[in-house]
Amino acid sequence: MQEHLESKKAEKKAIPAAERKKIREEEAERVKKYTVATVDGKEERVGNFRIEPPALFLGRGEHPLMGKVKKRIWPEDITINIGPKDPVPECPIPGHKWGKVMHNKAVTWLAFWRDTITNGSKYVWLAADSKFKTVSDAAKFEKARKLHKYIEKIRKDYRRGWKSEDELVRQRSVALYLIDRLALRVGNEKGEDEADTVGCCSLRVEHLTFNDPDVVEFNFLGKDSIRYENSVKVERGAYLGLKKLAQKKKSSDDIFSRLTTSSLNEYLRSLMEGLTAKVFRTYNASLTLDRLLRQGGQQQNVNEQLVFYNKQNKEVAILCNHQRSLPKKHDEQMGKLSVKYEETIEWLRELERAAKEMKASRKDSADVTQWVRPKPDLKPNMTEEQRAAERRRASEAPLEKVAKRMKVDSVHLAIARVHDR
DNA sequence: AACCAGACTTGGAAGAATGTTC
DNA sequence: GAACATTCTTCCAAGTCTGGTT
Repeated sequence: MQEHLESKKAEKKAIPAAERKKIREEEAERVKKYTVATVDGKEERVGNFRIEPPALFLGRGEHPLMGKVKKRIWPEDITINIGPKDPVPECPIPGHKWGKVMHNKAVTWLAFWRDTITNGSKYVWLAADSKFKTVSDAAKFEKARKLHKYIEKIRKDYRRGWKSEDELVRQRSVALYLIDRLALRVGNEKGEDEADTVGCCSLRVEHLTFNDPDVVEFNFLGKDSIRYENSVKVERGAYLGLKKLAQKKKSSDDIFSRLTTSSLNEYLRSLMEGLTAKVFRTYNASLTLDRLLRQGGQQQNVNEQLVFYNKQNKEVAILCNHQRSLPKKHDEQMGKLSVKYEETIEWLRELERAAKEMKASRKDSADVTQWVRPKPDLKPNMTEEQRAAERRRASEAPLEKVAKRMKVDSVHLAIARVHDR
């Protein structure tokens, strides 16, 4: 199977760029009628207009269903959602027809099917630049801005709650502190058929370690089985409250045993209209980025500004525990870079030595030796494989010594060029 | 109040496209 | 102009959250 895929890949790679572009354009033309939808009289781009193909299910982390067959979805499995007077889109597979056509204007999806692995719902939606998506995205940030007006009151409230006699209030107040302070996700219950990951409300005793003074160590698998590992000095009241909640419980017990995500959100709604746990993530990420960007120097050039922005944005990623695994070839690439770096430094030393020598002897040229990579010897009659082999040979061959006489001007030019890099 | 279905957002991986370098 | 690096796009699993049902 792998061989087959490899050869397909190679076949594709062999197509010249111009032809590949043409193929791409033809394909875009062919699918055009599926990529645009008319919504309230306006044309909108459709997001995922292709049905997910059959495949082996590949969950993330230790997923109980990993490797199960995700079956092919046929038109009969699909429900189409269109305006009551609109013509039903033609089914693209001959001999088949849509499972159902409905007219639900209370939802934003265009088509629906059931996932054969999870039995969950899968939808075809409009693209991110559609009205539906952009309006709701804007509303999300507006809600976060609104939270800014309530946050002091909410913080005061949960600090008071840490000392409450009512255990539910205590649990809720400590949990909310963690969501606010550490930007944790709310952490809904998960089923047997899913990877064992947690968020705030589903934290277990085993995920925490208490260190003095007032330091809590967090170590758990969050969304996408990405590890959250953080040692934080927390406020005294929260520390004591949390420690108390963990006491007399087994390591596999829930810390917030009486708290549910629904009750937490219900409570939040009583504090501010539309407030839910995830708003705190948006709020704190946005506020943090805003604060960090304000610390920037004003007179930087565009390049420096970009570096600065990326640096501050990375801080926000750390807050939200966003992590990307290193690309597969990262080590290799770093190795190459450091080899290149060493070679450049060596060349610089040689040039500087020559410059010094010329200055001392007052001559206008000097002998220099440079170590260069041999060029591949490519002949016009070579096959693609032979060329590749020759290139590989050249890149792996030892460096060649080249001795030459350089004029003083070219030595200085070469030095400047190295510094430019 | 526990449970579940449904709808929608979030976010990382992989692949495709594009840019850069030798 | 190939090879390599970087950026953009697509894909889809995995979350959040609401509202209905038992």
